Amino acid sequence: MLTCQNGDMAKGPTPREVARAENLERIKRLALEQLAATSAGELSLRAIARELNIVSSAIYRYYPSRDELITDLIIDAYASLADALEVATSNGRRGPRRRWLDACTALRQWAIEQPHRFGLVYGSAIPGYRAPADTIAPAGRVLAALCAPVAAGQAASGRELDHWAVPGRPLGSQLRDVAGQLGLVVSERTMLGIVAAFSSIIGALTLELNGHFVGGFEPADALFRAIVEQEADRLGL
Amino acid sequence: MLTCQNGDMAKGPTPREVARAENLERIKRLALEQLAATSAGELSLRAIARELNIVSSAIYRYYPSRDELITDLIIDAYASLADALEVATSNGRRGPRRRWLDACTALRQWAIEQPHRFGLVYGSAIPGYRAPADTIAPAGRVLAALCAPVAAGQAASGRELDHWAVPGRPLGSQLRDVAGQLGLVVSERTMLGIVAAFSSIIGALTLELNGHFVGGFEPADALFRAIVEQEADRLGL
DNA sequence: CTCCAGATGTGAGCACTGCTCTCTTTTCTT
DNA sequence: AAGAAAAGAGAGCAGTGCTCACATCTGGAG
Repeated sequence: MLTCQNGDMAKGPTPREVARAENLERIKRLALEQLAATSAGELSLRAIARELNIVSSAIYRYYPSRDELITDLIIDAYASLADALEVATSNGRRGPRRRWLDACTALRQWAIEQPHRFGLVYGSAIPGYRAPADTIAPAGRVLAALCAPVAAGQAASGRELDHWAVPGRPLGSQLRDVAGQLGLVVSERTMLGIVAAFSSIIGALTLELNGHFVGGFEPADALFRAIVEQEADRLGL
Repeated sequence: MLTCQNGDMAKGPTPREVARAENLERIKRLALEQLAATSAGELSLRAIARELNIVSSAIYRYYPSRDELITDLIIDAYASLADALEVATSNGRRGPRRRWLDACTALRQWAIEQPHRFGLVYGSAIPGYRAPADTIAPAGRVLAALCAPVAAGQAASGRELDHWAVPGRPLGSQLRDVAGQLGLVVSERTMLGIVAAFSSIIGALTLELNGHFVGGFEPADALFRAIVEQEADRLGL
């Protein structure tokens, strides 16, 4: 009857558990380094095992398949991004518009610093891989963090986004659902504005990081800034 | 001194040249089928050779490497998309706004019908692959096709997009350069609006096709429509 | 027509991958 | 101390991209 699954008298993790956790962390770190180095989805479990001075088959004691590793990396990436955004928007002394700009800037900075992670999350970077359900919760945190300044701005001003048409039949309830899932109290029109702004920013970063701006924009700082400012206007910030 | 490289008295392509062209086409077709089937970048030259009843090494007579094949697929995809957009916007009897909506609808339809191709072009879909310079010309055709209705609308109304700030130092010249490369005569502010709208749409499709809308939006028809309408407004159409 | 160069196809092989076995060693619990 | 569970070792399977030496076919020059 499994006495000590950390049940009674919590005696802390055993050395073995510690070692395992450390190895899991090490594996993920090496995997990220590998993705960053090859700048693409050439993730080799055997190479990780090699760097870990471990025989190749031993890595399957930690991850049953390559996809499981990738899933973990994706979840971590969402969390990392959400953290960055929450930090960026946490400065309560700044106004909603400024916090929105801060959030967008932080998002771009995060993406530029680790494009492989951005690709992991917002690109179809990995062959044959389809994100499982475990990733939708952390994905929500990102959107929620981005919403915070907008919701605050809305609550403060009380104005409505009158240039957005009020959403019709299917869209309205979808927007209400999503807002509900994220725990936000905003109007459907505001929610629509947020999703549109998010799409716009993800699109701009996608194009920039995948090299669609080379030869034209690039550096795309000014372009991104202009887009973000425009989105702020459109969100009534 | 190479008499007949189709120089004088054009005797048409030799049977061998015809066979080669057919094989190239066959290879690309099989490659696309494979990408569509696996829904990801698991493109195997050996598998293609197998389906072609050809020994695996023989495929290197046609493409020196996997990346070369992918590059060809990307170029074809750009061309296919540009064709679709040009057809969609070619109805001169329709007004600029309607043509813009048509173009966006066509873009989404193209992307949904062949998500692997969209991923090829606007995602970082292939491990270790970086698009070479050969792809930037066909990429321009896509943007140009999307621009056409906007430029027409601008020319017709003569109004300026006064809600866009006039672009500053680096951005202004970048915008002018890009407009020049695409052969468009539009103001910097209009060009900025077009690029922003393009980003927005690519972002929305990226999110939709990569499954970021599942559980919330989806079907995303209404959401996409709302975004596109809003972009039309913002473009003064 | 013959003949020969160049294009095309063959088959073996290298180094790599993800993943599955069986077996041994280590570690923790009882 | 003993037994169970976890972790590692090592061989192996089927697959990959790609190279090379060799054989075959084809088209145009003489």
